[in-house]
Amino acid sequence: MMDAHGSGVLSPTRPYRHGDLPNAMRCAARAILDEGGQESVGLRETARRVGVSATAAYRHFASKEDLLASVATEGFDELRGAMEEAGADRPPLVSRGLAYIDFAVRKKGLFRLMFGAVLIERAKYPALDEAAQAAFALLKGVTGGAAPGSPSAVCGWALVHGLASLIVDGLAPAPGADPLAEEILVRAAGKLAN
Amino acid sequence: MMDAHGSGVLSPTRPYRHGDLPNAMRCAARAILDEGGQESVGLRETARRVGVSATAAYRHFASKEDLLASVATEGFDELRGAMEEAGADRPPLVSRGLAYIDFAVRKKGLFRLMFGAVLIERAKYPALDEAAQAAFALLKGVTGGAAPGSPSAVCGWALVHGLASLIVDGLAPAPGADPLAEEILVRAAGKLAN
DNA sequence: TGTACATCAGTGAACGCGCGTTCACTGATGTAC
DNA sequence: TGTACATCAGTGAACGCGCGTTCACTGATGTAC
Repeated sequence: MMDAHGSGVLSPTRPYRHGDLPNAMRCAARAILDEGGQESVGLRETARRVGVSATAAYRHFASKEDLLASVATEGFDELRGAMEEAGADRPPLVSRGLAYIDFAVRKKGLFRLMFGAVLIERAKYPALDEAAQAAFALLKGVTGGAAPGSPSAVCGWALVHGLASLIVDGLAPAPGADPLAEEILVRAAGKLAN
Repeated sequence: MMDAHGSGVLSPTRPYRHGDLPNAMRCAARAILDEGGQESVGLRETARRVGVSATAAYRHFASKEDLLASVATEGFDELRGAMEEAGADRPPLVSRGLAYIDFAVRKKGLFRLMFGAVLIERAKYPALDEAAQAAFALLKGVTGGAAPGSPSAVCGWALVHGLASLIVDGLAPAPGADPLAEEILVRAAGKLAN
């Protein structure tokens, strides 16, 4: 099985109180997502991985959907972080766009959850919506300094998101293996800037 | 309930042989998808809608996944058709792009299935893959007459697909209600053309 | 410092459910002679 | 034209499964006095 330490998994010496079950649950749920089991991520399976009874999860999450929303929120925070850390030596459409795409490729399952059909009603989870908007804000307006919501502001975001989606779905080659995405962004940055 | 005629639903006078159960199944599955029940589309529920035993489906589809692949194939055929019918009075990025987006908005559930995580292994379904490639071919190369697979060929496709995805996810306003998508495409067509 | 008690994070058993799929079958349809 | 028969599209019952959630509970932790 797994090592008992380091990931919140049950151990013979594990104290009665887990310590940070919410985080351990999110962590395990993401592991399931990354294994491709988009559909098999659920409360029971997640709790099982953590080594805890399914019921224990309800001390920290109101429902399965609540857990997933929590995971997605974490994802948007990380997506924003990745874009913030992107270097400033290139046009932001390129640097942030590549960070966005890299995030999607490295965390396909999480990316799918964040934009998938499961969490359509974002309004039910204010923290999720806030995290998402904060991440999006870094990509909107990346094309020129246009007002948010304007055509040129949304254009860069749509291009990057489209590239990420196609790559995640295996319809376009991933950067690293193939420079296609990067070339597209570089060219677009040049043409859309003016 | 529903009218017994016109949609393959069970009727008192329905003959023993359904006539076109495969089509009726696809049709019912799409109805479920459009009601937002991305996750609730399955063999049993679909058969129930058609008014047929769950087992009957296995005369025509090898599995649930096979049914979904069949539905998605139909979807790609229709997506291609919609783009083919788009007028030639505007740049193809605009006309075909709007047709693509319009399809996605009108058939959200189907669009999600076509690009979702359920049917990742497209290679298992040659007909599905073929239909998808045929549809994509109409969007690739829409930006300039570049070689398929080249950066500028994929760029337009990515932009359109990204817009469609954001709109379906409620992150950008749908055309009709808001001219944003159209404006983006018109501007991009101008800038990316040269 | 010790004790009573409220709080809180766990537990296992159970609920009802719907799923995908297989089985042995039935009865209508089409075809060969 | 009639009949025997193979084929084919349905049927209901059953399989085992895992799910989300609720229940009554247990036992550790922290706090007030």
